Amino acid sequence: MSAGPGRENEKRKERALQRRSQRREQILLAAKKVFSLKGYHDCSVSDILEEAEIARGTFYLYFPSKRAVFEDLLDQMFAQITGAVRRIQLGPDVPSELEQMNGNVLRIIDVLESNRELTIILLREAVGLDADFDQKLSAFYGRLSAMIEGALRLGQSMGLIRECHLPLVSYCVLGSLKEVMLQRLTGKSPRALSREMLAQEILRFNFWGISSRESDQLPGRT
Amino acid sequence: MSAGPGRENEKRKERALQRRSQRREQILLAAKKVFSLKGYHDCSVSDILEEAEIARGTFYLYFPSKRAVFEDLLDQMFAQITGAVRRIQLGPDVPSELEQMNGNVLRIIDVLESNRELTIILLREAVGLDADFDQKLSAFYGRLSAMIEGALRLGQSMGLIRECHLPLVSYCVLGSLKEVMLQRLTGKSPRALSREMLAQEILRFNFWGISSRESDQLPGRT
Amino acid sequence: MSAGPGRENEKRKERALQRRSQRREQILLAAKKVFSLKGYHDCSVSDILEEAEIARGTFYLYFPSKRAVFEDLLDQMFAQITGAVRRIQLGPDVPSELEQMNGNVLRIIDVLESNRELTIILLREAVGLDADFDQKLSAFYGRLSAMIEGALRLGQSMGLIRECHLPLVSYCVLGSLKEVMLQRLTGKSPRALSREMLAQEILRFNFWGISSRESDQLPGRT
Amino acid sequence: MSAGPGRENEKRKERALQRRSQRREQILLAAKKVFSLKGYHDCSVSDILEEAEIARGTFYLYFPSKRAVFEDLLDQMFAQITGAVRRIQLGPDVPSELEQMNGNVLRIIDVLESNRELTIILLREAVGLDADFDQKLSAFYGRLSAMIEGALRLGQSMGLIRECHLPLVSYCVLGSLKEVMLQRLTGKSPRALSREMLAQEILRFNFWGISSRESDQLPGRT
DNA sequence: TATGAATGAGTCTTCATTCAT
DNA sequence: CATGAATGAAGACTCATTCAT
Repeated sequence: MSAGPGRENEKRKERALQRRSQRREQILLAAKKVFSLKGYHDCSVSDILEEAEIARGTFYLYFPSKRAVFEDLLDQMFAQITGAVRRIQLGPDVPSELEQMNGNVLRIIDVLESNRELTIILLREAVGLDADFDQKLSAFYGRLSAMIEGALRLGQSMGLIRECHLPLVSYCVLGSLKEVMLQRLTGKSPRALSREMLAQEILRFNFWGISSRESDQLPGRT
Repeated sequence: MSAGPGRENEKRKERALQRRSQRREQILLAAKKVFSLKGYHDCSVSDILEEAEIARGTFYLYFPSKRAVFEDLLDQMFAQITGAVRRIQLGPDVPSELEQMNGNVLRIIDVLESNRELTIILLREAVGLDADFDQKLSAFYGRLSAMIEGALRLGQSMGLIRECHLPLVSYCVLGSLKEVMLQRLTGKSPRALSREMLAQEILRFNFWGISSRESDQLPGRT
Repeated sequence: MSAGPGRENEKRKERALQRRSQRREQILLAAKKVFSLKGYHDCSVSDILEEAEIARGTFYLYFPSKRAVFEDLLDQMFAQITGAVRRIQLGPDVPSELEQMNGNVLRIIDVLESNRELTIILLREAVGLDADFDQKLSAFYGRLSAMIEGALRLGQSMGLIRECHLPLVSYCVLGSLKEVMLQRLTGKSPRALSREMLAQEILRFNFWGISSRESDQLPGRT
Repeated sequence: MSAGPGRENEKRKERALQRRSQRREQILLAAKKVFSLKGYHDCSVSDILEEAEIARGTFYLYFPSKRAVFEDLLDQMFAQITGAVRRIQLGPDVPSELEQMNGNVLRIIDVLESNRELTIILLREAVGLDADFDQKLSAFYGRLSAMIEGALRLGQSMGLIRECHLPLVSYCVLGSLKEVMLQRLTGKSPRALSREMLAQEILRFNFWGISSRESDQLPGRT
């Protein structure tokens, strides 16, 4: 009547889209909960429906399959973690490289801890589900490890990082982080350490390892 | 006279037992293959039957369930890995601690590499299957990490290992090893590094980290 | 205004419930038929599906198991039979005890005959299925026999029923009724006798036995 | 050597047959036990093997199927019961008809009680197993009822038995006996009554019913 | 858009029977 | 005769997905 039907239509559409997105979120939330509780395989679509308090058909209105929901959750996690990692900046007006790394680790810890359920899903459930998921996971970890590798290479060029097999060491770094966080999130005493201490310990381990001396010699080395 | 048929009977029994054990092995082998290919959940008993070329009933003659086969395979792996780790010996007539650790790492690598399929199962499939499996796995990794922790504590008492949060660092060590091995066994170029080089890189990483300098200071440290 | 959609909703719900109950009935009907034809054990869920012309999943939407259907049918029968039996009334304005008993027998016959299939199931299939069913059956027959016993005791107190071992005689009464009805319902000439004649013959047998004389003496009696 | 090979052969054959028959008996015994414990359907061939302590193949050397064993047991029971029933003798030098009937009932009770397991099988398990069994059972009970009917007819001709619908009443008699014996053999207090008292009560019931008076009139009778 | 009844392919498991030794 | 390993048909039940309302 007033501003024309076009406007009305647009508004309606927008509101519809918003509602749609809310519903999606509601389902994702429910799925996240039940997946992290009982695992992907041990949880049926019915479990999600019950948790989300929606009907069977509604679910398939928003997701093409149970798998798709899981994939979506995984992608959320990928995005958040990727977002937590910042490239190391060089220059006079930025914090030291170590401090920047510390920031990265802290942010990752924050993301993982504030998404405990999703993290557990990522670290436990998502592994070995099927070939497709595995590939997706591999790709993600591959990207992460590539980022680490890039940082290490940069560090090497600056003389901060020692000579080493970068791809391998990248995965060492990645692995130590994953395992520690999994233990922290699933273990009985999840907050024995503050996140700052945790970050520090992780960084220490990755930078200086466990040795108390630098002069140790590996056996069989010329 | 009387020893005749008794002997025969014994022999027959022995041969029967052997055949039984062979069949078991055959089934385990087939299961190992299909599990590592398609994952525990995506592989049905039928897949195992097909691979093993046996009838349905035969399978259940040797294993009470699909689960039991998987459990068996897992236990095999547990045993082999546990067997590969030797306690660090102290004394005048033994190799240096580092060399002993190197031996441990080498042996673990050997076990994992000579059981590629099982290892993949252990590192990928076994996670998040169900509560029971998860507990078993946790227990196993818990044992491993406890062994590492013990070694670290010994090292500390000898002044070889620096002060650190032992439980956390143990999981760092464990995690770096797991991740590297998973990548090596599932990656495209599985043998880019010799096992000796691999062991050396892993040890280096765990002992001295990535840093080129010992004097680095972590930020926020007093 | 507000009562509009609420009413609609209610109506829809009601219709849904009705449909649900119809489906249930459809399945029960089919099961009743196949059970009475081939027996519980020789009839698979597939048989029921075929008879009911529904899909496998639909069946399990209405019943948790094949057993449950059977149990339901049994309970139906229990209820109907129990409902057919009326306590004997005493007083000036009620029919004679014999007429009341006659009424009971007639009603039981009616129930059994109008549920031929269920009766056959009750009298033939339900026995020896498994411990649980057996217990249920025993309990039911126990209740029936207790009712008979009560009636007999009442009769005794009124001088109508002779001295006898009540529990035993109750089972005699029950047994004669069961056997006769089973024969009538499964035999070749099922309606040789009218239900009234049948009831009369049964009552006669139970009241006066087969003897033509009252003075007969049992041997070995003092 | 001495009496010729023919004799030896015969002897050997005979002994073989005897051994064969012993084996059969052993299996039947075991089957009887497990059948009466867990019921026909809930007991597998393996159960019989275990109880009989024979191998799988051996079983099929003596019986073509699990069913056949059951059938055999049933036939045993048929034979024993049939054997317990004697035709009523008329004449000056025989006990009274009642005493003869009493003898029959006593012998039947004896047979049933000394074959408790088989009896339970006959009365509970054998019903509703499958069409074939049912037919066999029906035939058996039909024979029994025919025998009863014959006796009743004889009694009628002698003026001892009242006018009644003989086929129906025969099944009444049969049913009361079956039910009472089933209760006695499966109930908690199996020997509350001596066999003599039991026989007497059964006979009393069948001969004179429950009524204390002969003058009772059935309702609706002209 | 939301619903939930209906579907049926697929899963694990059992067990009576056969047969090579 | 005796054995027991091997068989495979058949069973009950699950659950992701579809579709008429």
